[in-house]
Amino acid sequence: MAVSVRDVAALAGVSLGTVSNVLNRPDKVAPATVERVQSAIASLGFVRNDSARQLRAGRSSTVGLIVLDGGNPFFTDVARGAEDAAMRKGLAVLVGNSDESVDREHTYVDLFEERRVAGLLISPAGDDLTRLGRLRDQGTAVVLVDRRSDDDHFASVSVDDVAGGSIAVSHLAAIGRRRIAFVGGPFGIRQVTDRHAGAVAAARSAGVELEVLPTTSLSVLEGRRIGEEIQARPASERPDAVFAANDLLAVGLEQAFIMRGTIRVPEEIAIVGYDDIAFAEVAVVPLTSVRQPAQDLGRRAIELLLAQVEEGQGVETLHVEFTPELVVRQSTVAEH
Amino acid sequence: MAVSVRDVAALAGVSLGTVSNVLNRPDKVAPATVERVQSAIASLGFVRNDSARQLRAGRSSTVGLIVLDGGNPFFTDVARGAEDAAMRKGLAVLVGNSDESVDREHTYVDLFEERRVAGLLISPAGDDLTRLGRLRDQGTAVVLVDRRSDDDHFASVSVDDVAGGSIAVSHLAAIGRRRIAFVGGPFGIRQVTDRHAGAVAAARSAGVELEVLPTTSLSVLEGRRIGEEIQARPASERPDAVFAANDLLAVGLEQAFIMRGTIRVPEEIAIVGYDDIAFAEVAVVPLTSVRQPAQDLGRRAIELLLAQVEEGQGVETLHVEFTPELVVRQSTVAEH
DNA sequence: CTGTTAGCGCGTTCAC
DNA sequence: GTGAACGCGCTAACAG
Repeated sequence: MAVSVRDVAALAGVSLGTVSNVLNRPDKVAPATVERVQSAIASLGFVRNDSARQLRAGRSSTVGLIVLDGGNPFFTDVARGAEDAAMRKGLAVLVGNSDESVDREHTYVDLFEERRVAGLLISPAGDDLTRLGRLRDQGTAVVLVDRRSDDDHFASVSVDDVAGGSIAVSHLAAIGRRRIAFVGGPFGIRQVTDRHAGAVAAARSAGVELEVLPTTSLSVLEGRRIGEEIQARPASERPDAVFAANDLLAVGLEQAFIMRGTIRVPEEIAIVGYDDIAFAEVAVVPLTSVRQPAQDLGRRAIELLLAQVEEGQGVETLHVEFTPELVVRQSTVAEH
Repeated sequence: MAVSVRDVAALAGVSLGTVSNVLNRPDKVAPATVERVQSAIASLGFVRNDSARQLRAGRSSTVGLIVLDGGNPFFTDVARGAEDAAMRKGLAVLVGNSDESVDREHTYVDLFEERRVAGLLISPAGDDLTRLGRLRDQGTAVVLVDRRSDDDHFASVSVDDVAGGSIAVSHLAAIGRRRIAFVGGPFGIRQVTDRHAGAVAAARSAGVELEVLPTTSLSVLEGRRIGEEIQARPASERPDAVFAANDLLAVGLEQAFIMRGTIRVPEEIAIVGYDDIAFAEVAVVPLTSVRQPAQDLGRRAIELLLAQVEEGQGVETLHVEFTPELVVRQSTVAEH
């Protein structure tokens, strides 16, 4: 059943080492021999045993990726980017979903450690990075995803949420809006505070008003609630634009405005969301949104990982921060 | 750097074999010894090398899962169910995304084969199952996910789409609708034809009319297009209910009906979707939908896999077919 | 360019 | 209960 290099060597009439050379350094073997060995491999259906390779090599050709939420499109895109980049380098990606649970995260870290992964890409669930520090000290490359380490001890890839907030509000100011509302919360979430900070800075430099309408979560329902609230105001006291901390909120706002038919989007109130989820494009009024380059994040994370693996310990810890991009649709600029 | 069982044995003052016993059969070792060995493991930070274990065991404790679309919530749920079930059995799941590409699928199959996975869960991208047949013949357990093999040669888990279609239309008939439209396409997709077949059967047995409104894809935009079409008809010629082949179409229909404000949902037209995506619940009128037990699918797939692994080749190929479930919301039954 | 040999780290015999 | 010896399949190093 199990066919090994030995069987291949026997059938091809060469020695073990030659088969190994054909597999790993074909250029060092006479073409005719390569041919013979390869046809032996084919006729036997030989498949390399990766465990044996790894055992020998001491390191696997697998990298681990632990995400906070497997169902979140942001993370599936990150995973996709990482997978593609890794595959090009001959690496496989093992994806684990911590579901924001520190326990589940630990389970995966243990698993990956037993598997001797070449490196670990992780969006940590908690604030305690000591476990990862130990891992890294033992020689496993670690790259933080969507999060910078406070003490600069880990390489990381992230997206500049402050810039994202700024881009959104600058766009609204550029199309002539003067009374902007930031809708989002809770402010305990870093992304929310960062996006808000960017919004504040852009509003100030553009000389426009910015009020804050806090939410208890980043959901469609909360968006709808705030939408109703805005609508209940006299028209003169309404903002002329809303920047929502994510697309779910934005969709909820839009639903509230349009359903009632009382507020026209974008004529009376323009809306900008964040994340550019699939539904942003097919909303009743297609939603202008800030897009995070999630796939690029995954790709760069793999590159940083490889740099660490290749350069060894001595490499300086690198931080790559992406700038998000604005996707303009009809919720801010009506079609002509 | 690399600490092995040998180091642990040395520190604990016991032999290699004893450490192995502590790790795998602690009950066969004196409690005091177990204690000593375990504290040696802890102080050395010893982590088992899985490659070595696998090499010895001949089989890995990893199972592969290849999905058609990593971004599709259905498959992320399947993956989640499989992961959870596998983790309980001490297995890890390696997830690959074929993206409907036969090439990518092959790459993953090869990868998994080299890793000597204990088994493979797969939603095949093409119709050619011979590659999987060879795998299975070589002793790797294979379970088809969301697809039955035509020749009964593989174990499989799937969801009964015919039953799903039937459930949807039966519900519409039960709430008094008599002129139902099936919206969906292209009919080359098995899920579409199955759901339609179920709808036809249920309509016949309930004695209600069923017309077909074909679409070119299962998208929001197509749903909206059909919605406009329905709306353009004289009120007397409109259906009083629509069963959409998936939720995206249903959302598009709803958008068309409600935006214009001309057709009330569910009073004039009731809508049932399929898949119960996250947006179904937060649609303007929350959407009644047919939910597929995706996580259960993943869980059962792992169980079938384990049955094959444990029982060996001789086990009869099992087919598990789940029946989907109707989630009733306001798009068919207005709130009181 | 080819063949031979010695482990990689672990789990499993056996004898003790 | 314990310990020593062997081999899983492969690769790297060296000798031919």
